[in-house]
Amino acid sequence: MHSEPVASRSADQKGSREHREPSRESRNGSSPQLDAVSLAIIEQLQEDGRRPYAAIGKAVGLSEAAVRQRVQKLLDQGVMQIVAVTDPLTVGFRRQAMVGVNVEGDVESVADALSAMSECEYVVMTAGSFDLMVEIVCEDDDHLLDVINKRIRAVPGVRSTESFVYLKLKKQTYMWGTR
Amino acid sequence: MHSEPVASRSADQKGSREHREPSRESRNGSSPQLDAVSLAIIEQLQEDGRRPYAAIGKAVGLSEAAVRQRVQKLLDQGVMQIVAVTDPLTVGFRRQAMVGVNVEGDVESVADALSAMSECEYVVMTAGSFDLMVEIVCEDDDHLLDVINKRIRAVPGVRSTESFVYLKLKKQTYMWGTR
DNA sequence: GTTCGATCGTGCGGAATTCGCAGGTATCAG
DNA sequence: CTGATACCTGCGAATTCCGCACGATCGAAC
Repeated sequence: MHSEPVASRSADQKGSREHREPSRESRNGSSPQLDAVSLAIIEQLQEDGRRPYAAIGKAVGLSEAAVRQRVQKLLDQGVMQIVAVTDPLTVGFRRQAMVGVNVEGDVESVADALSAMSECEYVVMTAGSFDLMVEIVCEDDDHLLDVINKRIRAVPGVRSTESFVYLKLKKQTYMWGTR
Repeated sequence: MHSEPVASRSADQKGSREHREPSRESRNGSSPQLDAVSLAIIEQLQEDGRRPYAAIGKAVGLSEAAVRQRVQKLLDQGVMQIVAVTDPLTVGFRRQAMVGVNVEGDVESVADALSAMSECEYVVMTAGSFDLMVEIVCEDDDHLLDVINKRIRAVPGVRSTESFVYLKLKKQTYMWGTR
């Protein structure tokens, strides 16, 4: 996975770019609109967030400076962020749970209230038998109990909750954007 | 948040380290056992995964080389990884869902089977009315339908599934390790 | 007390990377 | 055609990364 430049940059040297086609390989409808080269850059950085720009450039067929500018733009646009992610267990959080929430009234305001809690790591509005799914990261059982029973259920509009305590995390990827 | 070194390294210069206490601020029980300085380094890299070692060193009160060695060890131990994370929507994945799975027989083998699917971004074994919770990332509705009905339900041991299609992602953090 | 061995930090050059900027080309609107 | 914009390239200069030797501390063994 470390070869084969994505953009066909073999014979065409110097500033003679091959007429960027408007939108072919990109089937997304959001704002920024990524092309194949940016996708490839992201892919590189998903393998190693600290990979040098020159190495990325060689892989995707761009100069070091061009990669640097693209990465900066992707960062500025909020398309991606380069961060350290940790295994919660080794950092001292021994209890995690997914909590399904049923709401009466305005779902979004409840979601905002839950999002404000530092223990809620992930908040998403869903269709189905729950209105909200919330992932919680806690230090121990007491902490978890406190968050679920005292804090979440205390939010106005929360009708009921159902908890799924994590027993074992089997997979966790950050490899969106390519497959 | 860019000042105040964590380790008290003001008057004590040169190799006179202040007798590392065995385990005080770390209340975790796992293998690696992180101290406050490593936590601070992680915190720095959670803000910006490409922050230079020298800058991190200044923030946590360590030399550039020491930070580099610690980061390398944290990476090798699997305590953290530095990666690019993206907003799935802007990368072309328009449908996401959480799927609760009930299993008959060996839960772990089913979890392994689901983990092998590239569309399953997150697989966790849980206690509660589901045995497994799986997060799925798809390009569109057809893709999602295919994954849930054809692929997941086809795994031997899967008794039933319940889907929660994402309507809106409200919060997503990678700030474990500090609070 | 002393002697290993392991762990961890520091300092220091040389190599590699990042950064800013000055062109150059292509596209698009007027 | 002219100007504005977007994007890439090339190139020094500043910065960062990297490997390595050396010093200190700690625990265990003697």
